[in-house]
Amino acid sequence: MIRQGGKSSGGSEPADKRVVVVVDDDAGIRESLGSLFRSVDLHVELFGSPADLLARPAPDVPSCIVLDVRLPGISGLDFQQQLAAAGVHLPVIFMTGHGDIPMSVRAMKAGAVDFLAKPFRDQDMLDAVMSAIERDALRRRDLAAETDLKARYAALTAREREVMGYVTAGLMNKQIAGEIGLSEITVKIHRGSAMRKMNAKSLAELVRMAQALGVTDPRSS
Amino acid sequence: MIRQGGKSSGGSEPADKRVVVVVDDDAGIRESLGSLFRSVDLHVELFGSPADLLARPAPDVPSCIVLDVRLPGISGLDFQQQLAAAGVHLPVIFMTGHGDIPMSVRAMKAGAVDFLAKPFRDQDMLDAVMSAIERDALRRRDLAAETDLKARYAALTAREREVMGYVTAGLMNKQIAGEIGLSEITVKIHRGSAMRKMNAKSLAELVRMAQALGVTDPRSS
DNA sequence: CCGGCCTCCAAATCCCCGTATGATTTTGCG
DNA sequence: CGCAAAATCATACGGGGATTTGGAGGCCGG
Repeated sequence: MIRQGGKSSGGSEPADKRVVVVVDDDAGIRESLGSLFRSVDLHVELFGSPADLLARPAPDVPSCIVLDVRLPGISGLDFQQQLAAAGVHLPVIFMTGHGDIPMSVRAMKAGAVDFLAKPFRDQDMLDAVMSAIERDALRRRDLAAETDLKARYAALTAREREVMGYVTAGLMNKQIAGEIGLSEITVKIHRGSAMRKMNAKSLAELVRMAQALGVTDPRSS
Repeated sequence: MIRQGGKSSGGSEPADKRVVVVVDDDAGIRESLGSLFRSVDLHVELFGSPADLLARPAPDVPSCIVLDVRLPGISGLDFQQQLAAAGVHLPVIFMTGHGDIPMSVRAMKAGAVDFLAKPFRDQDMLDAVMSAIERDALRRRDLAAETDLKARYAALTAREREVMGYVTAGLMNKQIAGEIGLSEITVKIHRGSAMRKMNAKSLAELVRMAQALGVTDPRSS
């Protein structure tokens, strides 16, 4: 199965490396797309079939996938869904020689960045790729922050998570104590631990973390 | 210009009224779509041209627009952008008899709910319309809440907004006083006023309001 | 010009928050 | 079984937050 990450590959990669993954069964098209992307300082990975792509780990830098709709063994649209189901959320750009409108609409609904009918202009492809990579870079930034946050939240004990829920819902320590059936001082301790472990320097920060984590008022669930 | 709202039209509308706005220059198509939508309890407004639509206020209930791409005097895609620019954010469904892929992609990128090539199945149109109306209902709920919030925020004095920014950034009253060059007690007063005017029952609530409003730490701007 | 609003500040009071110290019980795991 | 982590609670102290009462100056529109 394809993997996201795999950071320790030993090589020191430039921080601004950007990758375009091309999947097309026509070797000529693969190569000409490869040349096109390399000409604007993009790294390229070429695949002849979806299976080849799945056999390699997904790149760990801002990247996107350029996909022919007609692929060996599977529709590009179905493959798009498989990728999403497998947790690979790289932006997808479709190209097709025999596409129709319903096909393009389905792809766009599924979140494709663009859907180019062959023949397309090189510039259109480049615009789409640049836009897709920009989108992926954004997503990566958000994802990194959220992963950090989730790790810290997971390190909380059950009680601390519970108390954090009440705290960020706006209840006072005394009220929380009443809700859970604890003494106020115990609530204070859990609250303090949660703040420390979450690395929150203020209640405001903790509330924003709870927001990002989707932590809700325990009374409503 | 088209208007959103216009609530006091005198008529008592059922709370679950849903409207489909149809714009097509072919009267036959207009009518058959009208019948289709009415058969599933949707209200319908039929227009032969974009100008006719702009001359009437936008409906104040969950609704969507069904647009032919080829319209008298203007492209449906351009009209879609005009509507957005004019602040009308109703979901749009396109239909076309002579469309191509770039056209459909452009429409979807611009946020269209669907893009149906004629002839389409009635069920496909109904599915698209139902989905669009659902989306609009959601948007209306969010919009109503945010409008409320913005109104309260606008009712704050400049000082209160400033203090609210610092407070929700996590600073203590004493620090805020230092930043602005005020005494701590004055900061407390503005803080209290802000809480009251924003109708926040806790700091946590105020932080979430600031989040929703896009209020940022005054030190970073 | 005056009333209303905004702004600013002080003193005092009450409540809440954070944390340290010290201790006991429960619980999960090796 | 025994240790470590978690959970519980009490007391005490220092400091922050909310609010009231009372007062003073500035600005703007009727």
